[in-house]
Amino acid sequence: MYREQRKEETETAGHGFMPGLAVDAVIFGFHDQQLKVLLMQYKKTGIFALPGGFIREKENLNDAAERVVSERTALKDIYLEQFYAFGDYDRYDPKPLKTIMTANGVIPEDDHWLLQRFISVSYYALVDFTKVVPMPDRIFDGCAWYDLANIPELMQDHSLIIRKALTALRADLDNKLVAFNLMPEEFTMSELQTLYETILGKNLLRPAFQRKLLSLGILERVAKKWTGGAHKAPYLYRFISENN
Amino acid sequence: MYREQRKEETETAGHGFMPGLAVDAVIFGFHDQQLKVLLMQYKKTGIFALPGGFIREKENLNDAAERVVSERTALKDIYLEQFYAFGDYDRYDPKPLKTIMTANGVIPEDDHWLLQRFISVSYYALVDFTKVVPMPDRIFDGCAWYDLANIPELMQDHSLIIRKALTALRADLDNKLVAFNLMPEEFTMSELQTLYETILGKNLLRPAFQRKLLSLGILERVAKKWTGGAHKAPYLYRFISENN
DNA sequence: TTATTATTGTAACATATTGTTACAATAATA
DNA sequence: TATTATTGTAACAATATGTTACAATAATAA
Repeated sequence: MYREQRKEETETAGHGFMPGLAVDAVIFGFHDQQLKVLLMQYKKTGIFALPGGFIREKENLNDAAERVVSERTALKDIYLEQFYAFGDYDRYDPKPLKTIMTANGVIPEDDHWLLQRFISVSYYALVDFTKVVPMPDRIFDGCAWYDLANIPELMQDHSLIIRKALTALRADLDNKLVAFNLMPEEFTMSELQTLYETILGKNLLRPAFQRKLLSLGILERVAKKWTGGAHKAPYLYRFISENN
Repeated sequence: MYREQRKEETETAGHGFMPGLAVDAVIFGFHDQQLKVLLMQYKKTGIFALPGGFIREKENLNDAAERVVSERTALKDIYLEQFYAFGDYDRYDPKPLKTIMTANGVIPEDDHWLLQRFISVSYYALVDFTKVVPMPDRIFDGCAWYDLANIPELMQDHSLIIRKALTALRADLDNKLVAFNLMPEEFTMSELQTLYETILGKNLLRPAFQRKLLSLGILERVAKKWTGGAHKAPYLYRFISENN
C-alpha cells in the first residue's frame, strides 16, 4: 500500500495512478531451511502489510508489480507470477489505513482516495534471499523477512493472499520448475530437497527426489562442496536454463 | 464491454461502476464434438467481442463475473474460474469503441470514460451448451456460439484472452476435474473422451481413458443408451459431486 | 433366424514411473 | 586406522500408464 508518492499524490485522487486498483506482492525467500515472506511494517502503528503499490497511468500491470518488488528488494529481473485478483467488496477495511494516516499526522476525510475500495491484483515473487536488501521507506519503518510458519497478524485480507500465493506456488512447483529462483546459483541436492519439502509441507524420499530431478535434465553438476562435516562431500548443482 | 447501462451511465464517469476495471468472460460450451465460445457482436459495426461488463461499486468481483455470464446465458450457478488480469497499457485500443459509439449515434469526446484504459480481470465459464439461451441486448446484435477452432477477428486483445483461457482450462482439466461442467447430466464415456480430446487437442487411448476415469470414483453408471447404431449400447454416466 | 458390422467394456500384457531398501563411497574426527 | 554421518546410486517393489486383444452386444442385412 501507499509509498514513494509525493504529498499531493496521497492527497488528491490517484494523481498519476489508476484508481481503485492495487498490486500486492508475496515475496518468497528461502533461508535457514525456512520459507520466508518479506513484510512491511507501518511507522508508529506497527501494523503489518504485504509490499504493494499502485499502477501508474501508462504503466503495464506486470511492470507495476515488478517495480513494487524491485523497490523493496533492490533486485531486478525478478521471477513473478500473477496468481489472483482479490476483489470482494468488504476486503477493503479503511480502519487500519485511517489509524496509520492519523498516527502520521494526516487527518483523512472519509472520501480520501486511499480509503476507497481497492481491487488487488496479486503476484508472488521468488527471489534469492542472499541477494535481497530489504528496503523500507518514508512510510514504512520495517521491511523484513518473516518465517512463513510464523507470520504476524496482517492488515485486511493479506493473510489470505499469502495462503493463496503458497497454493499457487505449490501448483507451479512441478509444472513450471520455479524452485530454482529461490536458490543461490549453486546448491546441493539436499538443499534443494529441503526447499521442496518446505514448500510442499511434506517429506520426500531422497533417492526418488534425486532421480527425478536429475532425469529432468535441467541440472548441471559443478563441483564438490566440502562442508567440513564428517561425511562424503555433496556435489554442487546449477540450474541450466534454455538460453545457456 | 458496455451494456445494460442507462444513458447517463455511458456518459458520466463510471456512475456506479468501478473505473478502469472490467470483467471479461470466456464462456465455453461443447456441442457437435466442438468446443464453442460465446461471442457478442456489436450492432451496425459487426465488431466481435467477449461478453464482459463492469464491477458495481459495492459488488464483489466474482459476483460481477457471475452476473455477466448470467446475463448472456440465462443460467445461474455457473462454474467460473478467474484465470488472469490483463493489464498492459496498450491493450486498450479506443478505436473500435469509437467506431461502435459513432455508429450508434453517440459522438464520444476523447476523455469519455469508455475510451480510457481498462484492466480486464478475466474468467472462463463452463456451461452446459444445451441449457444456454444466448441473450443479446440493446447494444449487441449478436450473442452466439462460435467454434473455438474458428473464432472471428476480435476486438482488442480478446483473442489472446481466449488463448489464455484455453491454457488455463487445460491445466485445470486433471487437477480440478472441471470437464463435467461442459457435459449434460448424463453422458457416455466416448462423449466424455471426445470432450477431453477436444480440450487437450490430442487423441487419447480409449482403454486407458476409461480405466483412469472410472478409477477416480467420481462417475456413477446410470443406464444404457440405445443409440440406434449397429453395435453394443454404451452406458450412461453421471458425475457424483461430494455433496450428493 | 442367423451372419455381419461397428462399437463397447474390460482383461491381459508391456512399459514407464515412482516408492523403498540397501550399500558402497567418501570427508572429517577420534 | 577405525568411526561417523551423509552422499550417490543400484536394485527391487509397487503403481500407474500405454497398448493389444477379444468377448459382448444392438442394429442391420442375408
